[in-house]
Amino acid sequence: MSGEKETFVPLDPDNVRLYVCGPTVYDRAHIGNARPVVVFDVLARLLRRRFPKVTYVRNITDVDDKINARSRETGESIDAITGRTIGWYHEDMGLLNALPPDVEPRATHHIPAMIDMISTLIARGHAYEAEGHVLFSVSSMPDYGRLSRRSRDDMIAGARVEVAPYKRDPADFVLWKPSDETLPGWESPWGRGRPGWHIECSAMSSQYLGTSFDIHGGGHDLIFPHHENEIAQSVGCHGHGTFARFWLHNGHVVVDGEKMSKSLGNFLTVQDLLADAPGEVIRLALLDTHYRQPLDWTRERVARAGKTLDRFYAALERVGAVEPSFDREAAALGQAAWDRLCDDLNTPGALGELHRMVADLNRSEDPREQAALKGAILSLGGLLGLLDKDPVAWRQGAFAPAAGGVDELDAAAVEALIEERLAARKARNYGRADEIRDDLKARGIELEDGPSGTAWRKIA
RNA sequence: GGCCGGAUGGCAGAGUGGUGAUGCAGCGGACUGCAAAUCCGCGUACGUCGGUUCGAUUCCGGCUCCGGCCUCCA
Repeated sequence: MSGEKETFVPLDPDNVRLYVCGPTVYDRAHIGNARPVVVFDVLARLLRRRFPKVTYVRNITDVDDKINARSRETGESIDAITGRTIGWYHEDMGLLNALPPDVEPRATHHIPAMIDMISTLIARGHAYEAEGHVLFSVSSMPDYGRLSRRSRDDMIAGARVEVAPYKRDPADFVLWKPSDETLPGWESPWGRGRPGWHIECSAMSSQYLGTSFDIHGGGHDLIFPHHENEIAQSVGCHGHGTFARFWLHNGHVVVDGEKMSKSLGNFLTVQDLLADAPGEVIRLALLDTHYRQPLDWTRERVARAGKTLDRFYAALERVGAVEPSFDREAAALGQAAWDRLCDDLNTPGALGELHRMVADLNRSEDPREQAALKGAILSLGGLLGLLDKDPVAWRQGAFAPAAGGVDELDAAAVEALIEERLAARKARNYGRADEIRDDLKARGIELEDGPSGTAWRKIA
């Protein structure tokens, strides 16, 4: 709220409470939707390791005019659209290694709570009814604009939408609006209608986390008006000093330096990306920039993340037979990375430490040191949601999307060619040996001769 | 116009009042039949102009440029 980094102290150390704004479900999730999910997933993992219990709530907005519009365009029912989109969302986020939140409330399942809240706001003089609408009276909240650092004059000067005539004040916003028979609606003291966009988060956060909780997250663009309005509603209803105490906002994703838009044709869905790279690569690419910074999504970024994971997994494979240790020594090795994450979720800084540990592991010949480094690396991986796969399977492309244009070779065929090449090398027939290697490479398989034999790697 | 961010080596990207981020790319070396992987070595990077300071990329101010938001938006 101060706009500065502050030391985090939870309200209740035995139950840290986190709320993040989730998706409006009318279409496939795009890379911009994925960033907050991955970022706040890391935050939740970090908090879980630090505190005994964390309650993470991420809502689903399933009543919204964009959904209504989609239904009108396609003729498909709203339930069908939202149900299918939620399924896609869960699938996509799972492939990005994001753990599900503890509670994922749907707006349409909480309409009575919203109506209660709106009634309270009216009773307290923070809201009024006008022409079937219920509006929040911004002038009743002196602190309005504090989060977004905006004065009332700024908001009026900046208004570029025609002000509805029933508003007492141009800055007032809708809590409830009337629905005709073609639109989804619920009975209420103000007639059949549907909630405004902001009230669901106020109602659901207080239901699952209490009127005051620790952290509220979401995209940078939600600061105004969405989060400003959530604060106004919740504080208006529950009193001064309530609602979220710490706010985290992630920066936007742009694609090749340009804002994503359908007209530019650079609108990237998570599905599009998963067709080119494993989910873990997408995840690493998202974590390679600090969450508050804007992130420019490029092919190079994805390629770099892929190389990085290959390197990490190769280091783990080298010590595949070593049992990782998670003792004090391992914790000490991982301390620097832990400190980075605890300092405003500095994932790029933590990844730098991870690179350092991986280099140390590659260099290490001491089994005891290897065990500690392996433990520290896996432990940090668990915090970042990375490195949970089998290194050999990773190398052989078990998690790679089927690469178009590359011959499908089964492992047995590759092994047979490796055997043949080995024989050729023994006979000093290097021409034939190199021919096999080049041929495999052309088919997407790269060979690596090591002290313990020849390994093959699937390349993109 | 208002508000909020940002400007770091070829690229990506942290951070710091005084030595090293880290990665990718590049160059040289070790290893290898040759490669690949790995390891070792190699870069006077902090937009600009002032101020504070023994010392500023880091703090303060001006300027330039870039981006976001200003009731659709993750």
